[in-house]
Amino acid sequence: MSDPLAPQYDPAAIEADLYRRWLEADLFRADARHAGQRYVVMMPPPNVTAVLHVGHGLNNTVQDVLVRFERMRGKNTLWLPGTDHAGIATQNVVERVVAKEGQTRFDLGRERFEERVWTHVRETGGAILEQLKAIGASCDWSRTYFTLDPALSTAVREVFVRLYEKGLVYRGKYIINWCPRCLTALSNEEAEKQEVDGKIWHLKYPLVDGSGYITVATTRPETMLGDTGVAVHPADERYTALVGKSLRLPLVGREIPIVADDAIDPAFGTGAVKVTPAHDPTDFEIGRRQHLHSIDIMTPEARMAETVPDALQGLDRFEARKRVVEMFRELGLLAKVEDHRHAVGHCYRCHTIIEPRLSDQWFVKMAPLAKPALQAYRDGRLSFIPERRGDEYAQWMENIRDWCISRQLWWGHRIPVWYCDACGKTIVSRTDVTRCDCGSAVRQDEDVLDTWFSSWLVPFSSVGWPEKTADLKAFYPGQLLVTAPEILFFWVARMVMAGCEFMGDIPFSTVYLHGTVRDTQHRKMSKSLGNGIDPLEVVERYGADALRYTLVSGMSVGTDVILDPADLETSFAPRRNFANKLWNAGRFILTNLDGPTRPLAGHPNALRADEMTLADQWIIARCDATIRTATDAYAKFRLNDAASAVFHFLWSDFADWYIELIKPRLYGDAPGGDVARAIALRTFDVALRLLHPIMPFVTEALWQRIPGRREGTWLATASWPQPDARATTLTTGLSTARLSTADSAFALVQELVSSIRAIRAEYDVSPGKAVRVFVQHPGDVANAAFKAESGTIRRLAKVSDLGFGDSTDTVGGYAVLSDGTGVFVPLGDAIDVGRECGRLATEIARLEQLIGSQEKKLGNEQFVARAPAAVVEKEREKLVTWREQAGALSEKRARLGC
RNA sequence: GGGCGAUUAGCUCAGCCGGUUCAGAGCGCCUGCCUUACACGCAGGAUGUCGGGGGUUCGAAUCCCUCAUCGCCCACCA
Repeated sequence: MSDPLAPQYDPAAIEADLYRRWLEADLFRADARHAGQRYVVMMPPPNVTAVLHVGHGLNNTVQDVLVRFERMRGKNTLWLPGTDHAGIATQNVVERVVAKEGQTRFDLGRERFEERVWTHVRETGGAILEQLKAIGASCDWSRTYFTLDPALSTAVREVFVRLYEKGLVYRGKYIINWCPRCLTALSNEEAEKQEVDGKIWHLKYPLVDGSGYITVATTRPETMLGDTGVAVHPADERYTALVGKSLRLPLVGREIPIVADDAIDPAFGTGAVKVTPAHDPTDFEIGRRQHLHSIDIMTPEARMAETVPDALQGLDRFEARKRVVEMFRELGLLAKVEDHRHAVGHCYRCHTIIEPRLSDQWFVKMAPLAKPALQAYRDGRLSFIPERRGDEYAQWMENIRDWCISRQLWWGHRIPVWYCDACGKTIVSRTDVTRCDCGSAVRQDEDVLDTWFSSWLVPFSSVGWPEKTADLKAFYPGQLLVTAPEILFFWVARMVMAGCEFMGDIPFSTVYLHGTVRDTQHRKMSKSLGNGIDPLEVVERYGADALRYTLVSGMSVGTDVILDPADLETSFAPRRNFANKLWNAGRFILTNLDGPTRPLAGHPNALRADEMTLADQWIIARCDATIRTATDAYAKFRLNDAASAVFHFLWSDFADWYIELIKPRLYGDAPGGDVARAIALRTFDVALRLLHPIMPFVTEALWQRIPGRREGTWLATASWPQPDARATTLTTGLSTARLSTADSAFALVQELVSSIRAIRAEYDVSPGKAVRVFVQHPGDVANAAFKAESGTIRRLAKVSDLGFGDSTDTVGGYAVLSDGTGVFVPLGDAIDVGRECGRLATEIARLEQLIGSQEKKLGNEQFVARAPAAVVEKEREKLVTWREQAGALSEKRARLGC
């Protein structure tokens, strides 16, 4: 605590310093020799050039909460951080920097450009990891990795070579997804499908023999320049006579055949399809089967190549589209144009429309790898939260397609393949190759590997594989992966496959997929929309604890978190206030420990159950219940439930009630002060522990001031409170039954105090004025509780006399507690009799309505016969209580003379 | 085109293996309080035909069907 008396918690003054002290104490470093149960979490490595945004904030908060929870539970915990070299993303960033200098990467050349990227990464990279410290991330920074580290490069090559030797990596000419802006191939997963409003054009191709036309339908008319055939379904009677004939391709003049192929759906469009093998995956397959040749009509930038008529050469693909349509119209060959909504692939990095392109690329054969990864899920060894995500995973695995892993970039792991132009040999090697067996110089493949080709290995490559290191042995496999659903296929599924293939075991057993942070219009937060929330700004203004609590409480399992970027105050102030509340509760407790206190169990002078007040027993019962609820919630990933359980316990039970209850005992030498101090301190200690995973800073700051704590101990590594009452040091002698009785008995005291306060408020009794109260017809439990806590009741409700039985007064406020006990507050002149009559009448009417429906329910033979006996009995009791209450209220009305 | 979620107070959300801890929390709103931990607070209060319709059941926010709106995932129908 910077200033123990500061009435306002100042996170900025505490957090950074506290984090530094955690690091100095080396609390987050995992020990490979630790014998205990391990808990390993792989952080999804952020892009090395990334800046922390609220999505990272959410993801890492969830991980940190769970890691801190398990660390306190005594597990050998490793949260492993790292950064991803992020091929396309990083290259794009640096290209933009270079562009400001008026240059392109081609101007610089491969080597110099690569050096520029390295410089950029060295200078600005990894900043995000520093930013994670601001939100309290308890990673083992000593093991931080980068996906281009030499050790990880070794793993990448090892994997590439092994897969190649197994025949699972191959090179081939296929249609791939090409981004004309990034100038590289993309995997299927990197081509994001988006619905687009487009058109479908019907084009007429004349038969060579002049006997008519065939009309084809297309969404990309410009590709007709590369057509080498037209296909129809073999059973389509409209066209059977034409199969084998030839067409004259308009604009181009090329003669192309009409072929029959099963892939054609006769019901769609005109039933005749133009075939462009070089620019469409389906057409590529048809072309192969029908022996049609391929004509590449576009440059890598998606401009019309030299293979098209002069008039169109050099045009951008969309310009060419317009021109082609115009030309068809002019020739009278445009049959019709229809609106057509369809899914089009976009580059996941720059959102440019993908162009399917025929090229030589490297692929991984996925089906054999998917098999064991799918089996792990089917066996229940791998589970997903929320569960339904597992079905998506299985579906993807079942329909998995080969993975295009080569990228035409300069930033990344260079493909470890060398070609000998002299003898034509291809050499795949773990180490660099300069010379072929034949003696000639070799050249390395120009391409680099997909970023995810290094990411999918990190669960083992980051801990030393392929070396047999102590870390690898100690920390593989891990337990948990926490990530956003977007990268389920990019990364999560592939890690499982890699784990099965190279380690013989899945890399984690649980995958927790959390939601996305969105604005109030449910749009994803993004830089381009300007609707983002800067987590660091939130940390600065409200504290990391407030940020973390808000993110955690706004999120139930698998759902999105909605926050308003335009109103940080509404989103974050409430939790900042909670931290402050906690701070002040701590201030109060810690500054009132001066008097005598009592040792806990295990000491001759230990606290005994018979010394505790009803209130003491009640807070112990509440504390115990909160330990159970919170522990269960954390363990089941219901972090919002854990948060609200501790929130309610601390604010309502502990601060609003218990602290108020014990004040008289704390001040001066009032009897029982030693008991109250011991229980208050213990309860507060437990609450700090329960809250620490979510609000690590304020809880640690307070915990460090708790007296009697061993020097050099930290809440971050303190033990988790035990949920079993008998196991706690304090409650020895208090049976669960007794705690449970105390809980419900004290609840009646609370009810009584609240009802008196409500009557006072209703009749504007001034806060300073004491009132008399009569408790009427209390049940046994209430009677004992009210007598035991009469001092409390008098003080908290400002009561001068607490009487039991009837009052001679007739005029006053009246209430009935849930157990049927009546409460009468004589108010004499202060009361408006008409108002009280009305209030009672309303209350009676409400009760009578309940009684009516209850009588009907119990009068229903079906209900009495079919519902469980216990339920019926419970309903009968309710009816009795309501009738008593209604009777008491009516009597009251009579006495008031209503 | 297939599959899956969501729809509860003005806002953001709990509750959903059926029965008063079933209509809740925080914020906002109204009233009264600067009560010696906290005005980033305390006490009291108002607010909902639980998206529409139908069904199952003695009983439905909770289970089934259907419609509407929003969202997500998958898909080579040119």
